[in-house]
Amino acid sequence: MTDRLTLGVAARLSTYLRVLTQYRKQGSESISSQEISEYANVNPTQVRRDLSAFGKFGKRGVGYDVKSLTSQIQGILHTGGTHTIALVGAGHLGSAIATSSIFKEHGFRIAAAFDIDEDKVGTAVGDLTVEHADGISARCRELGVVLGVIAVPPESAQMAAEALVDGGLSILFNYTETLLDVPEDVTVHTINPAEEMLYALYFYLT
Amino acid sequence: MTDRLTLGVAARLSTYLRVLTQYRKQGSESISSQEISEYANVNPTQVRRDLSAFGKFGKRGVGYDVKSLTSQIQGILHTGGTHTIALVGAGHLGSAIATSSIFKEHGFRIAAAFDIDEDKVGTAVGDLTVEHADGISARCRELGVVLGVIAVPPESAQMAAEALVDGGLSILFNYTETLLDVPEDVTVHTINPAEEMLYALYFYLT
DNA sequence: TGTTACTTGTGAACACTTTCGCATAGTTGG
DNA sequence: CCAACTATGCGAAAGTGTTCACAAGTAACA
Repeated sequence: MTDRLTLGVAARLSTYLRVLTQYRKQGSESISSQEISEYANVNPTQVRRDLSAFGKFGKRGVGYDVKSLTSQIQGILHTGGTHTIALVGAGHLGSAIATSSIFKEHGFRIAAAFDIDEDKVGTAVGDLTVEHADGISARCRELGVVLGVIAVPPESAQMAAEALVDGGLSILFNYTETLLDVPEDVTVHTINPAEEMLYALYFYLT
Repeated sequence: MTDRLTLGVAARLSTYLRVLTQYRKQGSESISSQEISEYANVNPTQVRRDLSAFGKFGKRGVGYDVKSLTSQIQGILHTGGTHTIALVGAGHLGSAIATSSIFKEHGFRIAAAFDIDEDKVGTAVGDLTVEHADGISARCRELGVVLGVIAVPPESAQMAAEALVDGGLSILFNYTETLLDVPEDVTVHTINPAEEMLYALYFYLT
């Protein structure tokens, strides 16, 4: 518990959390490691092992209480509080991100949306008003943003990254295929849907 | 080489492929394991180990030839041909997916886009014309689609999944948070941007 | 040609992850 | 209250993945 989670465990716990959140919406109060494992595409033993490393959350013969297990995992991942996001790019992808309820459910709040296109500035995406990209750095500092999401056309991605870094951020999520050059202390997580398809398909071909 | 790749290796090779594709666009002809590793967020030894398992692609003292390494990895992942995708949902997320160049670059072709909203049917997304969701099953069979992408509101996701499964598909990419119930032989890959944020953030908190 | 700097490829050690098998505990129904 | 069933938690074994350290090959340049 005082030890740091490994990447694998942290990733799987996040998946379990998503499954639990949805499961609760469907009205179920109890869930077995078997059920979690089916939705998470892992082995049931793996689920039990992951959870038992932090305490005995389950009841033998019954399963896990959805509500309390949810809180337990949130505690382990430190997802109690709210994390503030800045979104750069108010196109289709940006809008999709801004209007998704997923973030809200997991403790993320999109605090501001930016675009370089004057026509988009002042319009609404989700419950935000698009601000001009010139203000990125200043507004990020002002709002205490910890995480930046880049959802702009590939050719503007580097510029967006630099503005966010200027604003004091050190965690960027890049939804473009562009390779971003950033200072060493900044981490870039690249989200590329095609990439996952590529290796997922490998397991079905031949 | 006759052995099957493990998930980890396949995932990393896909990442390297993305890095190489972008690197080539920037005009560079040669790349070192060090450079690949920086963009892919892994250890340089890991990169060399991954690649050397399939042959000696590099030149000592120099690095790897971007063009030929690209083909080699494409060969390993069987990404020569074109894979056909059906997209369900023509909202913001669907449009973002349809207009992204990422898929084209990696051998994916979106063959058809569907929506249940009569107002969207007949309109254009990317270079496709939106078709009515009623036709999903029939059109999937007709077009030989292998992979379905679900980008609809959460409450319609299960319906979309069923239509795609009816159309003979067994690989679904689910961009909603909904837990999909599908036959055993169907694999669901859930893509949840918030999930990755969740566990990425863990490593910065505390 | 000799020297220096660079970078791959890999043996070996280490560390981590996954899975099996089963004892243990809770639940249900007669 | 007992028997049958279900599902967790965990020791131990097996299986993978990662990293170190360095020999060997390449290039550039004086």
